[in-house]
Order: sequence, then C-alpha cells, then structure tokens
Amino acid sequence: MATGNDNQTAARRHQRVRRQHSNELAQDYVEAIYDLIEAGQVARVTDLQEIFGVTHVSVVRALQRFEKRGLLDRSGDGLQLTDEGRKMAAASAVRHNLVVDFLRAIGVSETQAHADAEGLEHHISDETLAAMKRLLEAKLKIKN
Amino acid sequence: MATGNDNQTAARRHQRVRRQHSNELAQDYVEAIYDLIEAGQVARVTDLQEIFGVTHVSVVRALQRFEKRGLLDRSGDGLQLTDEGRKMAAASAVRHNLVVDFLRAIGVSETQAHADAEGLEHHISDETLAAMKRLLEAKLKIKN
DNA sequence: CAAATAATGTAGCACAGGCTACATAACCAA
DNA sequence: TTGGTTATGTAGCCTGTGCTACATTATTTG
Repeated sequence: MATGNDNQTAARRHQRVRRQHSNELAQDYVEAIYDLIEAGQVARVTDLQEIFGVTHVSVVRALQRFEKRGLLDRSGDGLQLTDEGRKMAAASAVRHNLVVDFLRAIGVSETQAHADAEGLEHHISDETLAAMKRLLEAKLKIKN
Repeated sequence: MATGNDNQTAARRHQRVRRQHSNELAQDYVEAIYDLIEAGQVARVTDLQEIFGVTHVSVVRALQRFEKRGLLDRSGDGLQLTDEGRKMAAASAVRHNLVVDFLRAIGVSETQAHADAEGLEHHISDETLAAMKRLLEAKLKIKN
C-alpha cells in the first residue's frame, strides 16, 4: 500500500511509542507537582500518592529516578522542580489542556475528556496537535 | 473546579491508563498476527521481530505470555490466534482504522496519522471513539 | 557433503514500576 | 509524657519488557 506499512516503518512507529512510554510517568509527575505549586500548595509525597493512586513507596522510587534525571529537587521541604522539570511540566500542561478542549469540542463529556486526555496526551505529535488547534479555532469561529 | 479534579478522580484516571498500558502490547501483537494471516502469510517470530523492531528474544517471551493468556497458539507451524485473540485483534483493528481515518480527516498527514494512531488507539474510550465516528460521518457528508 | 545462514529457543541480566513489611521522626492529643 | 497518627524512607520481592550470549535445528549453497 501507499501507507508506508512495510516492516521497517512499522518498527519505527513502535519504537517511537516505546520512547513515549518511557517519558509518560516523568511528565505526569512534573505536571502534578507543577499544578500543586501553582495552586499555592507544598508538593509532598503524600499528594502524589493520592493523585496517582499508588503507594508512597512507588512515589518515592519514581521521585528518586526523576531527581537523578535532573527534573526535580528533593533537598528542601516540599518538592521543587528544576528549570528542566518546569519546562517539561509547562509543555505537558499545554498539550493536556489542548487535548481536553479538543475532545470537549467534538462532543466528548467533561469527565471522559479528562480521562482520555490522561492517556492520549503522551502520544500526540506536534502535527496532530496543530491540527486539533486549527479545528478548535475554526469550530469556535463557527459558534460565534 | 467542576472538572472532577480531586485526587480520587485523578487516581482513577491514572489507574485506568496503567490498565490500558498492560494491554497495549498484547493488542499490538494479535493485531500484527491477524494482519499477517489476513494477507495470506504464515505469521512467524521473525515477522514480528521486524514489525516491532525488537530482538527475536523479546518476541518469543511476549508470545509465551500471550499464549498463557489464551490469546494465541504456538503449537503448529505458524502462529495462530485463538477465538479470544482474534476477537481482540478485530476490535483493535476497528479502533486503529477509525483513529487513522479521523486524524486524516482533521488534516493530519498519512504518515503522521499512522504513527500517532499506534500510540493513541489504546487510550481512546468508546465515547470518544463514537464522537470521532460522528464527526467523520458529518465531514464526509459535507464533502459530498 | 560440508559449511554458512536463518529461525527459534533458553539462560540470565537490567531497569521500570508496582507491592508489602518494617523503621524512623515529628507532631498531636489524652 | 506517653501513645497514636502522619510522613517519609529502606529492604526486598514480583512482573513486564528490553537486551546479549549461547544452543539447536533446518535449509541453502558452494
């Protein structure tokens, strides 16, 4: 076919998805920490444990990895993001919000839009994001 | 906010994403095997190794797990799907194709649509899928 | 036929990301 | 002050999903 469905192309696509997976948790963590700080709270292990629905042990282990990766700083009282962590969080937030808005715009319920966005946001290319943004703006224009 | 952003809700969303992840590989495998068989080929370890871009060892280990889960049968010459495996493959294929068509419809390139669909298809709820289908049909109507 | 190649398998390692069980430390309350 | 509760940490286990290294078997080819 003309769809680029040879094995090599498929392999590249699957490798990309695996790369995306290995970044998902980090993005979710920095985003959660970012949101907590934005809300004027001190970001703690306990908060993350509740947000992600895992034990505090899983949170601590993840935070250790992410600290090593230079995304955050656990030396002080609450969790702090590094510049890189904040950058990643901001990018994730933009992506996340755009996906939610887009899903809402095509008629998905608030609840489901938020739920789906959680999984989808990590697998959307810049090109697709741009397409969603275009459609979102076009749709808004129609509504006015 | 009214978006259901309390911790418990967030936890449920993240737990759902983790469940989706634990099924992704199985879905990708049965879909690949299904496609090979549909194309009149004998599905072999080698094919999957090329399609997924991993070593044959990773394929063999994955196949062992999926055989235990009752999704496929490795007793014969080529790989065969069980009824359950075939059912999963068919469902995945429908989802996958709809996502590709939808992305194409909103202006994403063929190449990128196929690439993104690979990651997205596992995280889309029935509700969102239905919304995409509606928009797809509406768009087609406009085009005619 | 003998040697190379392809296909498949096993052994054993690494890392991510879950978990329980157990140890502290700090704080709060009777 | 002593005894629970909360927050955080470590030790150590499991599973999934990658990997390399090393068989084995079948097929192909000089």
